[in-house]
Amino acid sequence: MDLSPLLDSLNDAQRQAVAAPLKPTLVLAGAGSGKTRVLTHRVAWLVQVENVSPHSILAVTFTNKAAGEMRSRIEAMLSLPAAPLWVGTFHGIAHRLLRMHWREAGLPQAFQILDAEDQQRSVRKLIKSLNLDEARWVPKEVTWFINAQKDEGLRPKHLKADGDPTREQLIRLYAAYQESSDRAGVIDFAELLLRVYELWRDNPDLAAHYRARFRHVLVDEFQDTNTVQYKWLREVTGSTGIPFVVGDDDQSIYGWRGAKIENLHQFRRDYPDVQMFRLEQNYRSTGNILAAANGLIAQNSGRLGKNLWTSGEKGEPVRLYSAYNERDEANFVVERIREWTSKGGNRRDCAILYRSNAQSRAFEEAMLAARMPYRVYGGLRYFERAEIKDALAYLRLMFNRADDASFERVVNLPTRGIGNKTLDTVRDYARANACPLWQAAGATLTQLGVKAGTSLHAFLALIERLDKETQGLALHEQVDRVIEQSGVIAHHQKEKGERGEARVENLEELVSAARGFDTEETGDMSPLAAFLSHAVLESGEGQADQWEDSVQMMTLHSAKGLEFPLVFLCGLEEGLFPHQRSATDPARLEEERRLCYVGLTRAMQKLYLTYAEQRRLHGVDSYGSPSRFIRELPAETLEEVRPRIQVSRPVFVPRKPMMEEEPVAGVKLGQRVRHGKFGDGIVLELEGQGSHARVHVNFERQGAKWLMLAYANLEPL
DNA sequence: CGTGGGCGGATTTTT
DNA sequence: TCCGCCCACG
Repeated sequence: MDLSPLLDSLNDAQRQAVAAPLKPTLVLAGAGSGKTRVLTHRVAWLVQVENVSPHSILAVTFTNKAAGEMRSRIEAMLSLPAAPLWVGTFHGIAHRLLRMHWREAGLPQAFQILDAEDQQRSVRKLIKSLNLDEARWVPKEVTWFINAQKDEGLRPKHLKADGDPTREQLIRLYAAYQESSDRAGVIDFAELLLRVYELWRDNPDLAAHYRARFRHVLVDEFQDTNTVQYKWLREVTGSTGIPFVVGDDDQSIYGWRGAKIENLHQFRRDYPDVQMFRLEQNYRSTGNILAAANGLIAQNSGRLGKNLWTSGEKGEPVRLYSAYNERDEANFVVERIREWTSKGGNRRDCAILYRSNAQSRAFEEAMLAARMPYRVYGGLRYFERAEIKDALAYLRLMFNRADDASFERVVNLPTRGIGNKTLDTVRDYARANACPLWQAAGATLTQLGVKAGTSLHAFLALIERLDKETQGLALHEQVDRVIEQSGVIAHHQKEKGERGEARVENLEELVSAARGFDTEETGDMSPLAAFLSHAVLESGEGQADQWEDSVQMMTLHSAKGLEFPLVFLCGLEEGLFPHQRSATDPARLEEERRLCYVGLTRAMQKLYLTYAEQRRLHGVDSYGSPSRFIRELPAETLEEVRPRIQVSRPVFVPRKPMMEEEPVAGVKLGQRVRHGKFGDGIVLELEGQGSHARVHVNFERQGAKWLMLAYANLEPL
């Protein structure tokens, strides 16, 4: 067999990992070192060289995007459909297994998946129904607690309060939440994983079957696995399976949601014969960028150890800009991007990265003002929009009458005269009889007033009728019928303004989505059931203009796995990054440092770091000092950027003694000035120091504006 | 039943 | 500052 296409394009370390003996394998893959290549080539190697049947390969990732990428790359390499091979996210695979083995897993066949919002809603309802104080038992925190236990693989019965009354109550809430979820036949995301783990643990025959089948289990981003995912891996590999895991301890940034970096260490202990490979050659960034990143991450303790290197150029130094405030910071970035595009660069190759979403605002405003197309990642995804969830709730209720969350969501949407009082009666009955709201509604009809009773009856009849009438219809016709007859479309059509229009469009898009939904591979699930699960598990990016050439803006977390020729890492201030809430705990501080490392290693050619001396956050101005991460970068990789024009600052606050200042001729209070875009105006105020001086000008036509003196190019008149 | 104003809370996010 | 939630009022 000619192996050249498989190994030729790989470097030494990659080749060794790909062609490694069939033993438990850990690949430590640095940022930009070709991790995905190694994974996909390994699959091809197993199939083509080791004659492993694709049937016995299970490849797991965290995101749908990664799974899709892996699947298509594998298909391309094997030049055959990867269908027999299981490639998917942890949650996707868990879902598939539970659909097949719902009985053994103790689930109703029609079980539905609860997304994060549904889950929190359900917890809140529970807290209310138990008459607990919502201020003391914050739904968000309670949900957090429940998920954290599930991520650890723990059920209420495993938990001990140890005399802590708060904990005791939380455990009770967990148990109550689980009971109500079970009754409704819904499972949340964490439950998907936990159920599969328990499924295997409690059904040795089933576990044995899958162990025999999936001899090869490949895991991507292994540093992000949580406890239950790791237990899951242990279950499925047993003593015979061969795990091949790829990860980077330096890029572990999800500890706060249960990811266990220790799983990397644990893996080496649990699989005695483990072979380890390091991918350290980086194909992404310039030498300087790597040197900066290496220098930073070296400050962390307990690393498995890794040093990225490149055979490429050293490149430009990393540039550091100290902004006066967040607007100055944004303008600086806009200017640099202008420069980039004026030299022929694409906007889509520029990324603005920040620690928290709130920071996007200043950048958006600056982009808007500069008429520069941009795209912010991390907005609401398509299937998470309220109107879409409403429509889906109808469908879910039709599919599963016991789905209380969906019942609550749509029973009075659009309003049909079923108020809180009516619902309370129904809820009380449901609680007393431990039955679904649907059933309770039917049973309480007679106890209700004529008006409420009629309305509620009409609602029940509507669902029944929709269910009956849409049987046998194509999926998209079902969806169409439902949004039509339920009145949701009409409801939003009545809504005034663009918002209503957008919602109607979204709903129409749902019909198209249903039309385009591939019902081929749904197995024995009904197309509707498959579509509903799909909607929850893959909530969809849903950004129409993603192909427009636009500047990319996102948090550092969502930037993981991406790369850009030009990167701005912004808001490098103490308290913001590292974040205040991580500052006191050394472990969390190290995670922040890894986050910074992830940010630095996104950059291919040019990297700018910025911070603001003054920042308005949540309506209050605060003065931060430069992030410690800046100090931790090797000085020789850094260069401070100075604005083109040096301006005077009040002598009594000499903040930057190194800088040479010269007053800008002619710009003083009351001075008439001319601006290229805004026309003529009068200087009202001057403020700020050094390069950050700003000037407040009252323009005759455009009104008063604050400008950065350094960029304004004002002409004295 | 629907809306407007007051209140509190505001890392990070995938599934 | 801004958003989402709750409650009170019309």
